[in-house]
Amino acid sequence: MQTLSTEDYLKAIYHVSQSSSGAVATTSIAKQIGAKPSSVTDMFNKLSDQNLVKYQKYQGVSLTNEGVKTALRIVRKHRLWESFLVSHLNFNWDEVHQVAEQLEHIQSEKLTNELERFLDYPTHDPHGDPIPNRALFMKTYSKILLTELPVNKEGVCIGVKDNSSGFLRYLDRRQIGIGTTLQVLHREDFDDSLHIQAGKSTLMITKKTAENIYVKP
Amino acid sequence: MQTLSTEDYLKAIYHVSQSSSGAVATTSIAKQIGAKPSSVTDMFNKLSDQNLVKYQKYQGVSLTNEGVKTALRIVRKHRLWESFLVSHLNFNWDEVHQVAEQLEHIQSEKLTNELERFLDYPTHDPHGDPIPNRALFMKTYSKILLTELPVNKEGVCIGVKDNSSGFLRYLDRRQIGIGTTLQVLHREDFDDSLHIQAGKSTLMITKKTAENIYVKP
DNA sequence: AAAAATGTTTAGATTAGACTAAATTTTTAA
DNA sequence: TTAAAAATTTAGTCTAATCTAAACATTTTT
Repeated sequence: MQTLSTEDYLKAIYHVSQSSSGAVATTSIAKQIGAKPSSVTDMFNKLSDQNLVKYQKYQGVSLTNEGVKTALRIVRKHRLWESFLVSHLNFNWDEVHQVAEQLEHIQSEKLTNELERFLDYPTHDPHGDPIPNRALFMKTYSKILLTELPVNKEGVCIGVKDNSSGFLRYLDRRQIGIGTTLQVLHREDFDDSLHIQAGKSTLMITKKTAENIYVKP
Repeated sequence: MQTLSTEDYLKAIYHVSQSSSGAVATTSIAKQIGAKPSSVTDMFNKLSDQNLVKYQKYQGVSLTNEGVKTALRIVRKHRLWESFLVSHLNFNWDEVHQVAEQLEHIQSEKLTNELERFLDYPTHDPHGDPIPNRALFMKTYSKILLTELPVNKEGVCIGVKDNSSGFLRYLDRRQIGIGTTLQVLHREDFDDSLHIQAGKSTLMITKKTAENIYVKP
């Protein structure tokens, strides 16, 4: 059984290792967790003693099978709770993260599994991220960034890369959400901005925005 | 904002002070929390520094107004979560406590209030205990122990004193729960055991059982 | 390939919360 | 009302998780 802190580290290592290849660096976890690198080194040693990570001085860490399982159990809880907050408790997709960060640490298999049943076995959370099932398996369907969608081809918004509430609220204001049909009408060579069709309205977005939106072609 | 531990102490002090009069003794909290008296003394000092309790060496503690409010906020969350677990996640009334002990520490006013709305503003939890509302007010209706119910007078089970899962399961097996109509048919002078009508069946219970069941006459 | 910059670890300190053992106070009983 | 018992506090120790500052290793640049 893990402490709050070890769970946070395992989740952070999992997420960083998903979005980059090879071993995970001390500083990247320090940034993610909001701790000093020296604290991270300490924790790497502790996790290594528990066989949750492979760690070699100066070479970064990678999760062991057991470490991945533990991380996925937390991700599963996090995403199930996010789904619950949005679908039943009137939370917006930009409000759920902070609360789910707390709820993901609740220890009760029965609770997690009953919550999943209550939500009718959802496969994706409100940000479009896949929810691991009881066996910790999840389907990650092929997704591309909006910047990579060919001009005039339709795609459906299935998630975002930047989960900050600022960005999510920005999308809300432009009426872009999970499930919105998107189409690139024109790509401006000068500044890489995009004219897009989003649902029934057309609008202009910057390159920076487009490269934080995932679409299914 | 409190730590997990200070919240646990405040809640413990609240509960002990409810079931006895005057200041709360160090040992009674030590028992409740499962810590040594010396640790409790330490915490009393910390809580006193934060003006959450009034504390005088050797004289025990009592909650300040602020302390009561903090305790009630936790009790409110605890009982709302217990209600949720029983009404929507298929938990039995003897299974909820341990999980609610964790959930009661989640910090989010919106979460608490939305949960309350989702449950349709329940006034009592699955054990018959009153749930403080948003203003931390709760209705405590008059309740008596089954031992005090006059022979042949009907009463409705509205709660229990002993919340141990052993006792709750015992009641389940005898089909006694919140809302069950109870009537004392005969009181045995020899060993104080009671013959009672519980719903549609008659059965015999010991004095010890009867004095852990609350009824509304 | 050496120097500089960056990243990482070690050593030692700090805090919250808990503990044990000893000292002190209060309560109870003789 | 004094002695014994019980309750409580103090003093000092421990662990987990953090930090700073200094040392060390790796990577990048010149």
